[in-house]
Amino acid sequence: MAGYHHGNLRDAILAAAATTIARDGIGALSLRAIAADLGVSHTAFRRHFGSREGVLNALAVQGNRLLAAELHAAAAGGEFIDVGVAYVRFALAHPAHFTVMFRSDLLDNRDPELVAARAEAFAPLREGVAAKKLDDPEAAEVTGWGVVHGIATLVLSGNLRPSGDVESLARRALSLIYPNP
Amino acid sequence: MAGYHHGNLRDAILAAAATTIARDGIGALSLRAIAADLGVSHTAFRRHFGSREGVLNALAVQGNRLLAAELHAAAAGGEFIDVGVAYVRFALAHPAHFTVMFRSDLLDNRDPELVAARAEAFAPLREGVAAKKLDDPEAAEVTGWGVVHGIATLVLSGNLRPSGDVESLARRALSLIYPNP
DNA sequence: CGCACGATCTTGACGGCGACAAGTAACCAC
DNA sequence: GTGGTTACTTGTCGCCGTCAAGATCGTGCG
Repeated sequence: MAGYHHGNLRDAILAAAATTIARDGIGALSLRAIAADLGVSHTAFRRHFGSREGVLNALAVQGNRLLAAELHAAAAGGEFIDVGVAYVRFALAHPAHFTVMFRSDLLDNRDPELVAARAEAFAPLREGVAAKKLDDPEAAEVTGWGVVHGIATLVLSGNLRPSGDVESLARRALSLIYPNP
Repeated sequence: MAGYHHGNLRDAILAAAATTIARDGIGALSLRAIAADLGVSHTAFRRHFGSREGVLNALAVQGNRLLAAELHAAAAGGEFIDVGVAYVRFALAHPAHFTVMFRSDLLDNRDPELVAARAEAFAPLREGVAAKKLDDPEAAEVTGWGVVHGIATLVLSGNLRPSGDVESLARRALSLIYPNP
């Protein structure tokens, strides 16, 4: 029973919120229900997050950092397409985090921690495209980001049901844009 | 004043809901607030939509039909890239409808009206790509849809701020995928 | 050793929300 | 002009997030 007096409540809430969102969507997220599950009062989260928005912000920060790590690792291989595939893989592996990250209407977008985490996550994407030295860098960047983001959101929202593996589909899509030498 | 006894309440609710969602996001949509604005009771909408989900479903159906009309018109020109550009233009012109259309977690996806409206909207996209007879049709379709959907959602969510016109950016992006003959 | 203090969590209450059941008012057919 | 159907209202319920105030815990200082 260890009591939540030693720091694990914050993480427990984030983990439970992510599970709920992944299963039932963001609209079904009830902080009161999570508190009941964890055996704490319905206002316990306020000490750690301030408000519901604070919980979502924390989730978005966590997600961006995780994404940053995965994209960075993928970029190390030198193959830019791998970065795009890693983006899609992240979205499918962490659907709740990914969803929250891009729901700006539910976040405090001025939160410096969130701003920093976002910049960190997107560096590998920007750098990867820039290194390609294409004719129209802005279009190339938007196309690359757009297609992986589009595939991820469409699959996550249930609006796209690819016949096979989503990752390999993303790889084929990216190959159309950035043909292998 | 005319009294809402003759059929305009349904449309008035949909229009007010779209306005609210476009301005404050879907989370800020309160049917009670809309009812107060329109001067009707907080349950008046139930006769027409049954539930909150019903309102969103009606909005999604309306949006898909509108999208179908615009994509169909764009496809008539014979240039497939125009269909993609029209998709982005629709999203920016009708942000509330576009947002709701892809929030499957808030909709009754088995609603036959919605299923039909969706099929209608996506026919021009599918047909346009199929007509191109590319090597990997599934990848080509997902790439085209993915990139326009990705650009639209990123811009709408405030996560992408293109330097110039979004439509022309979309056109440049699509040109990378489907080079002009 | 004990006590004060700060961090953590609880209690209780408030207003706003969507859903529901039951009732009323307007229109339309006859 | 009356009966029935359609359109809306009233009142209530439980759940939600937020807030103010208070209880508990554990750590460090005298």
